[in-house]
Amino acid sequence: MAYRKTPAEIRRLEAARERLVACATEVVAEVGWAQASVSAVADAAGIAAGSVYQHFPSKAALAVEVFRLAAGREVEVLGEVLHAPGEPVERLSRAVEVFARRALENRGLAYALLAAPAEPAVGAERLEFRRRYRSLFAEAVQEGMASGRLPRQNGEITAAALSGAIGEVLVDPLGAPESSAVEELVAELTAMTLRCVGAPHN
Amino acid sequence: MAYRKTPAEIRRLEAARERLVACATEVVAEVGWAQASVSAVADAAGIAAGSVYQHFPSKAALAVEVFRLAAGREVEVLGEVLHAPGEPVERLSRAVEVFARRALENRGLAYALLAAPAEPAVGAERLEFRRRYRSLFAEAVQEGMASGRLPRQNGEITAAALSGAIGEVLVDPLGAPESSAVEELVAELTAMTLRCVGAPHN
DNA sequence: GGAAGCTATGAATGATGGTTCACTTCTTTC
DNA sequence: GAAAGAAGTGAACCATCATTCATAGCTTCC
Repeated sequence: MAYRKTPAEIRRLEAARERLVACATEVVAEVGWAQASVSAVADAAGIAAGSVYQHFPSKAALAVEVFRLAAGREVEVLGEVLHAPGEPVERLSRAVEVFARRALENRGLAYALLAAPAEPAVGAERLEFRRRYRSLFAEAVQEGMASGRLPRQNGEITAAALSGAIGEVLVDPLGAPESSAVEELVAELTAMTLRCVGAPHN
Repeated sequence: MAYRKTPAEIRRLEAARERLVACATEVVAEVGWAQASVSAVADAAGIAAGSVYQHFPSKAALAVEVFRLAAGREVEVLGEVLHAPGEPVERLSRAVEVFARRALENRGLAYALLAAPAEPAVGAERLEFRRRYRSLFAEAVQEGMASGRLPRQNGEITAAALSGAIGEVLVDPLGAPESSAVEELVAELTAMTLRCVGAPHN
């Protein structure tokens, strides 16, 4: 025996991997999936193209990790807001607001997560995360119906509509980076959300 | 002078071109943009790969034409329904119903038009057509507001939300081809639409 | 110091798929 | 029927990247 990974070495490797993922995320946010070639990402991380394969078996695997991490953060935030105490309708409204603000804060990434053309593996992941968004929304809508504050409806469909609606509304401003109107956008989006779920017009 | 295209020949060429577009549309509807290679499309049309370039300068140009024709039909239908006489809200509801039924009727194509990953040129075209859907919806929402039947709102945003919502709701059933529940889906979708624009709960 | 075993490199490799082009086939005109 | 010119062919070409691999450089441990 003449070599064993020392803890420090292991940490170094993990850090390198994390750094790679972080840089890849930035590249994707800036230029989109299509332009984020292995060498572009490697360059951004300051390593050789071949070294990417020390950490990931394929480009697709790296892309999926990038997506999972970034999208996972959003799901988590959304979940926290939606599971906070309070009225379901109020929580929904807050969730949409938070989601929108975060997306507008980091437009490039939001676009990559929501809509940008991507390789099939990422596309599949996107479907999965949409399902999660939808479940979270659906839960809140169910609660609202259960407590009689929302009219009878198919919660799953409303939830799907809601996530589609939010995505579409955000994606367009996402393209054109002028947004002094963030506040108005957020206000309209939450208002639309409330109408969409059938909350009583204040 | 020893050769001039005879009218019949011109017609033959146009027909060949149309046939190519039609076959390409079918291929795209069946296997998606990514799998619709030039040779696959040429095979489907019964011509050689090289012959595609007699009619189009590039694959992208053909893809754009396929998209434009198919999406154009939908915009036209939507426009007709939305511009028909009657209450704006009623027209909106009818439009969503017609749109949904047509999409569910031809799922593959609808998915290709709405959501399937595509090359950048097609993506740009998709944005353009979304804008058109949105304008059509926005018009109806404006009218509804003008006649006092819909609450004050930003019609453009509502319209964007509406098209995003409809797309999202349709795309999932579009993936899984089991739909005995078309009727329920359509009913829920129109109900959601009415809530979304703020139509008075019947 | 040096052997063993790992990580890092980046040029070479390979697969994919759009595009070209020398050639064949068909149409027109005389 | 033959010349002129267009359309049609499909194998070869080429560009783009993801991936590999022989090599170099480090770390560990005795």
